Amino acid sequence: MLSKKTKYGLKALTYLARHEESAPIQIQEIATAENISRKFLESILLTLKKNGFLGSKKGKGGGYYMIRPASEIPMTAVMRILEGPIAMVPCVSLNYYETCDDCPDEATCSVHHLMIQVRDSALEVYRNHTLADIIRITVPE
Amino acid sequence: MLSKKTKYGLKALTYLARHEESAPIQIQEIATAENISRKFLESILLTLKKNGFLGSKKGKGGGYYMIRPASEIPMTAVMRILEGPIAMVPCVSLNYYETCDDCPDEATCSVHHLMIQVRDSALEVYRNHTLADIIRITVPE
DNA sequence: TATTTATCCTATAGGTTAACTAGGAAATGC
DNA sequence: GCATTTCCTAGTTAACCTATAGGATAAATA
Repeated sequence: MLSKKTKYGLKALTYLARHEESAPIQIQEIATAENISRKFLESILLTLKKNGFLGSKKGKGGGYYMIRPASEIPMTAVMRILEGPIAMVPCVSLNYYETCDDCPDEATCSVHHLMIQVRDSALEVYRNHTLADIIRITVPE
Repeated sequence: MLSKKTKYGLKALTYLARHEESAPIQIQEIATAENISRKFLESILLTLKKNGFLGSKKGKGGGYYMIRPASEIPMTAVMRILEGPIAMVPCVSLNYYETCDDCPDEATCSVHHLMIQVRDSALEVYRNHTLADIIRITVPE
């Protein structure tokens, strides 16, 4: 299940990307527009900033803004920061690999092999989309 | 992330399917073979039984056994019972659909559309596999 | 019929995480 | 200097996951 954090983060990113040219946008505005708790959104935007997806400005007229075009933000990167590993099991994770303590041998583990395929199928979706793509979907023509 | 319940359930199913012909197999045997807490596995096997994946026999010589060939058990069904919805968001779930309370309109929600694609890609993997397939993977030749 | 074996069932404890909140520090603009 | 807005740390609450306890039920055997 997708965490609220991820969901809110994605919504905030799309909101900001739609206003890419304009002045910084305040947390409160995004929170109101997208029905998100202000304080919670605050922490999410902060981690997005720390991970290089957003810029920010303090004080009056401050807020958050895109730091690079949405078309250059791959969904794989966003998902990994917000949601964590794309794989459903640590032992098939590309970026967060861990061995299973209960499993004697990955090579003969049926779960392992199945989950590799699930991971790859999800990866293909994310790799084929940038933030710009998922905005485009919502604004047909 | 895949729950232990699902992981253990899958391992137990593959174990049982590999001994399809033989007499009922006791919880303890599976627990030992697959490194699973006996009591925990007990509850998992019970739900698998209640959902028509396994049969059981009480008393001496009792245990669990496959009720139909592994080749007739689609992974979609197993995953839904053990792990729950395949979709990452309730609003794109085929079998466990729920509206999002924070989202005014699914049709214009970018998260919604992305998650439909992720769901479909996972579904394709699960639909193309039965329990028999994931056993086959582990026993090369 | 008594005993042993093994599943069935309910309840619950303990730990972890998710979702959200509080309050103030730091920076910016006027 | 004052209002504004992000930055940072910490804490709260509730749900869920993992695992366990203990007895009820049913079957086999002697």
